[in-house]
Amino acid sequence: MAIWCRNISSLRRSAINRQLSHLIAPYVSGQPIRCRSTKISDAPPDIRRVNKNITNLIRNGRVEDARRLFGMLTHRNTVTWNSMISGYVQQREIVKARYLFDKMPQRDVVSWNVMISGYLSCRHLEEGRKLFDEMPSRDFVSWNTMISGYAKAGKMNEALKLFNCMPDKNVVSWNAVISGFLRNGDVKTAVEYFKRMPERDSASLGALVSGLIQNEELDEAENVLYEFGESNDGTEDLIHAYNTLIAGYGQKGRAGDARRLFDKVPSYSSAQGISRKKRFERNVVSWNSMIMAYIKAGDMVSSRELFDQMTERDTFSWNTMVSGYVHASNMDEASNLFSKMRNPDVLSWNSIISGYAQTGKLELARDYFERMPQRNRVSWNSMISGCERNADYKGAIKLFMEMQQAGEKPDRHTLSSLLSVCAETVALFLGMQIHQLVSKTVIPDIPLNNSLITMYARCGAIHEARTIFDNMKFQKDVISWNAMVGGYASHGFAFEALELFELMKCLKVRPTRITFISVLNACAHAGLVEQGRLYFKSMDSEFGIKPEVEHFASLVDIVSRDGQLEEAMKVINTMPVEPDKAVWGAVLGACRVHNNVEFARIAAEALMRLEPESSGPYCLLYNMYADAGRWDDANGIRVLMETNNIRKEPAYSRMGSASS
DNA sequence: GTAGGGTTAG
Repeated sequence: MAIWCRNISSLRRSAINRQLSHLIAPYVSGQPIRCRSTKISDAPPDIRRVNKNITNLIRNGRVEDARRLFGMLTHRNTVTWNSMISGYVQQREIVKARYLFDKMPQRDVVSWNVMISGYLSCRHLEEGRKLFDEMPSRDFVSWNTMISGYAKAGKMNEALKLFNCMPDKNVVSWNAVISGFLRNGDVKTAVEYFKRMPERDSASLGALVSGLIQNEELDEAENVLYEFGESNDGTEDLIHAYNTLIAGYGQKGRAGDARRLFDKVPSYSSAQGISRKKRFERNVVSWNSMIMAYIKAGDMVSSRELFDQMTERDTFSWNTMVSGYVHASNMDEASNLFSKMRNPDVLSWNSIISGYAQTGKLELARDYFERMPQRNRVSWNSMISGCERNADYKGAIKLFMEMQQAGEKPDRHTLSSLLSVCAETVALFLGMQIHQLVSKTVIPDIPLNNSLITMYARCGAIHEARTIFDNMKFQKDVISWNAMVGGYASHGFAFEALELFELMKCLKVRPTRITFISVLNACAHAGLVEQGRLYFKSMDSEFGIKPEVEHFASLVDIVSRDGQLEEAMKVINTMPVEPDKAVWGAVLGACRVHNNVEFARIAAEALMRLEPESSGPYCLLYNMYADAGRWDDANGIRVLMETNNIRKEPAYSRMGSASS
C-alpha cells in the first residue's frame, strides 16, 4: 500500500495517524488507506511513494501536514529532506527550512539550491550568497538561481558579475539576465544581450516581446519579432509571441497596428505534416486578442465582424464579445449574444448581471441572478454594487444578508460597496459594523481604506476618518487625499481642509478636479476670497486642470458671498461653460443676504428656466420684493406662480406667513 | 508526476 511505516498498527492507533490517513487518502492512488496492518506492514519501503505524498501535500498548501508525515518517517532519503525544505521555502518559512537544512545528514547540490532560492525569494540576498559561496560544488541551477535572485532584486551589477564569471552559461542564464534588464527598464541592453545569445529556446523570444511591451516599447517588440521570429530557433512559439504583441497593441488602443500584425499571420498554414502546435497560423487566442483590441478601441462593429468570421469560438470569445457590449452599454446585443451561447459559464452570467445592474436595470439583473445555475462572489458583488450605484440602498443590504445566508464570504469589493451605502445614507452605526467586518476579513487595500475614510467623513465622524487616513502612511493615493480634504470641507473645517491641501502639494501629490471642488468650497465657507481666487487660478496654471462648471460655481459662490455681486456676474458672463443651477443658486442666495434685488431677479429668472417646476426662486424673489416693500413686484411673482402652476413647497413656509 | 534555475498570448 502507499504509506510505508515500520510499525503501522501502533501508528494507526494514534489520533494523528487517523487524521493523516484521512488527508493523505485522496492523494494515494485515489483510494482510502486500508487499515489492515498485515497488508501494509508487509509492503516494501517505498520512499519514492512517501516522498510523492509529501510533495502532494505541499502542493495543496498543507505543509504542516507534510511535516507531520515527515516527522513520523523512519526512512528518509535526501529527496525527502529536499522536498520538505522546498515545501517550507514555498511558504516563505525560511527559518523552518533552514532548521531542516542544518539538520539533514547529507546534502546534495539540490539541497543547497533549494535553500539558496528560499533566501532569495525572501529577499535575503546576503544569506543566499553566503550559502552560494560556501557550497562544495555548483551546477547550472545554482548559478542561475543566484543570478536571477540578483536580477529580480534589481541588482543587475551583481547579476552580471556572476553571469560573466560563470564557467558555462546555458539558455536559462541568458534568459535570466535579459529578463532582469527588462524588469529594470533597460530595454537597450536587453535587446543587445538577446542578439548575443548563442542559442534561444521557445521562451526567449516570447519573454523578450512581452518585456518590451511592458516597457511600452511596442515598435521595438515588433522589430525583434520580425528579426528573430523567422530564424530556426524559437519559432515554435512564434504565434505565442505574435499574440502577445497583438494583445499589447490592443491594450494600448492601437487596434490598427494589432490588425496589421493579425493579418501577417496566415489563417491556415500550408505546411502539412507538422503538428498543429508547431504551425505558424492563427489560433483562437489570436482571434480573441484581435476582438479585444477592437473592443478596447471602442469599435464594436469591427469586433463583431471578426467574431462572426470565427470558425472556432471558445467561451472566452463569447465572454469577450458579451462583456464588450456590456461595457458599450449595449445591453440588447449583449443579452442577444448571451442567449445564443454554448454553455455560458459563471463569467458570462456575471457580465450580463453586472451590465444590467450598472445600467440601472436592477430587476433584469435580479432576474438573471436568480436564474444562474451557479453563483460566485463576483455575482453577488455585481448585484450589490449595482444596487448601491442606483441608490437602492435597502436592496444592497438585503442582498448582503442573503449572501451571508448563502455562505458566500464578503471580499473587499463587497465591503467597499457596503461602505458606500453607509456613506450615502449617512449610516454611521452600520458603517462601524462594516468596518469591524473589514478588520476581521481582509487586509484593507488603498481603495477600501478610501471607502472607510469617505464613509466616516460623510457621517461626520471626521476624527475616525482622519485616523484611517493617517494610518495609511505612505499608502495613499489621490482619492484618499480627496476624501479627507472633501470631508473637512463639507463639515465646515475649512482650515483643516486647506492645510491638508497644502500638505498634499508639498508631498507632490497631484490634485484633481475633485480636490479643487472641495478646496474652493472650503474657501467659500470660510470667506477666503483672495485665497479662493488664487486657488482657482492655479488649477489651470499649475496643474493644467481646466475649470468646469462646478469650479465656476464655487468661484461665483466665493465672490458673491463676499458681496461682490457685480464681480460674480462678470465671472458668469465670461465663463466658457453654461452656468447651471448651482451657479445661479449661489448668486441668488448671496443676493438675498446682501439685499440686491436686481441681480436676484436675473438669477431667479435663470433658475426658473433651468428648473421650471421649482418654487424656490419664486419664493425667494417674492420675499425680497416683500421685504423691500415692493408689493407690486411681489404680487407679480405670485401671479406668475399661478400662471405657471407653481405650488409652494412646504420648505418655503416662510412665504406663507409673509403673505397672510 | 520525487526535490532545485529562466520564461511566453486572450
